[in-house]
Amino acid sequence: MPDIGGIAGEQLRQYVELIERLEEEKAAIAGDIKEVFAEAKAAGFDTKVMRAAIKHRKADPATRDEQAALLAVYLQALGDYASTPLGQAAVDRVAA
Amino acid sequence: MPDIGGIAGEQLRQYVELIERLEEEKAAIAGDIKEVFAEAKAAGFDTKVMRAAIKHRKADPATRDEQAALLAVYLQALGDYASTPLGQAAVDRVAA
Amino acid sequence: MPDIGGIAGEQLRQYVELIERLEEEKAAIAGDIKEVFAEAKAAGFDTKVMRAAIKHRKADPATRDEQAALLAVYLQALGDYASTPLGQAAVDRVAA
Amino acid sequence: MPDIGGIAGEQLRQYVELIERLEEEKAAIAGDIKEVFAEAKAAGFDTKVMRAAIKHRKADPATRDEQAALLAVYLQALGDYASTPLGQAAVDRVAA
DNA sequence: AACGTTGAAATAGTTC
DNA sequence: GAACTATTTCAACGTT
Repeated sequence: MPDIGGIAGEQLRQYVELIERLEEEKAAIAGDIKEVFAEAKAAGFDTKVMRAAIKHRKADPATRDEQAALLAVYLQALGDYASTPLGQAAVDRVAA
Repeated sequence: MPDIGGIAGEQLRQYVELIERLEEEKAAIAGDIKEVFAEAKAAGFDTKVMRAAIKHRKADPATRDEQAALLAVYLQALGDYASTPLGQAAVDRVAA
Repeated sequence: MPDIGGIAGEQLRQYVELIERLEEEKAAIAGDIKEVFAEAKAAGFDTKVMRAAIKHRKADPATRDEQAALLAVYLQALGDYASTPLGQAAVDRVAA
Repeated sequence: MPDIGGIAGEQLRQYVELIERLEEEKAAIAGDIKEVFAEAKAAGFDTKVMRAAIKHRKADPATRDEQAALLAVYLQALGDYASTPLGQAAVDRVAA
């Protein structure tokens, strides 16, 4: 950053202020979420259950992807082993 | 656990979906922030220092100074006071 | 922390130095782990597969606990709803 | 994926189990560190400041000062230079 | 070798 | 105030 107080400084200021604005928006939304939980609680719901449910719905696809990735890794590993004589037998055994 | 309790279940569903929508918005903004940091980095700024600057601006000045002074005290107690910014004055002030 | 440089200072020094020693040990073990991965890689294994396997073995019990906790939460939620007339019917329906 | 490839599988198993043992040791030490912090807190120390002090001692002095100086520069560029420790001197030095 | 990506560690905030 | 959750930060790894 040459030119302190000059062009680069101005650019930095713009980046920083933009980020600060975005963080404010983010904080505002976080506040909204908190409010909704508070409302739900006032309506008699157990927020702990709600959080568990939300987490569950969110985690489900993620877990699926993770499992798929893991399977891919394993399959690739099988592919590598398959190129050795011992490995081929093992693959045949698994495939059966 | 679909629709247990009838009306209450529906209400719960609405709360949950509202929260999920808000969380998506929040995640989107977090992504935007990341992008801005990436841009700033590409423009030659040190994002780690940028983060420190943003935190500095956000922090309450009184609390910030207090923590810095206490750090100076601790470092002095550890016999490792060579290069702390606020210096001896801070230690004296806290000790008083 | 009154008594800077005195008794409390000495106590602080001992805590800090103990922690630093423990962190060194931790770092040493982390280094060992890295070495083992390097050896395994040199022996022809795919470290990515290894990491996936380790993660899998580690995550399995954790996932099980999480599922159990989630189930408990749901059961409790059902218990709450069961105390309302509408809820009881729903529980009966699910139980059937 | 048990024992695919015979001998290689056995070797893989040994690597994995060694790593798992090392990770357990690492986790145990992490637990010890946590305990020490808890003790220190009970003794009246500010653990947050303790962590800062430990980090300060660990950091390379040259790097540390450089980052601090750069922070001062950024804050100055942001027109928010009221209370930075290293002061104007650092800014001048970097600017030169 | 820098870059983005990912996983672990630390910190902050919230609830009971 | 103690535990838990969520967010943020830091470090490692493979990748290009």
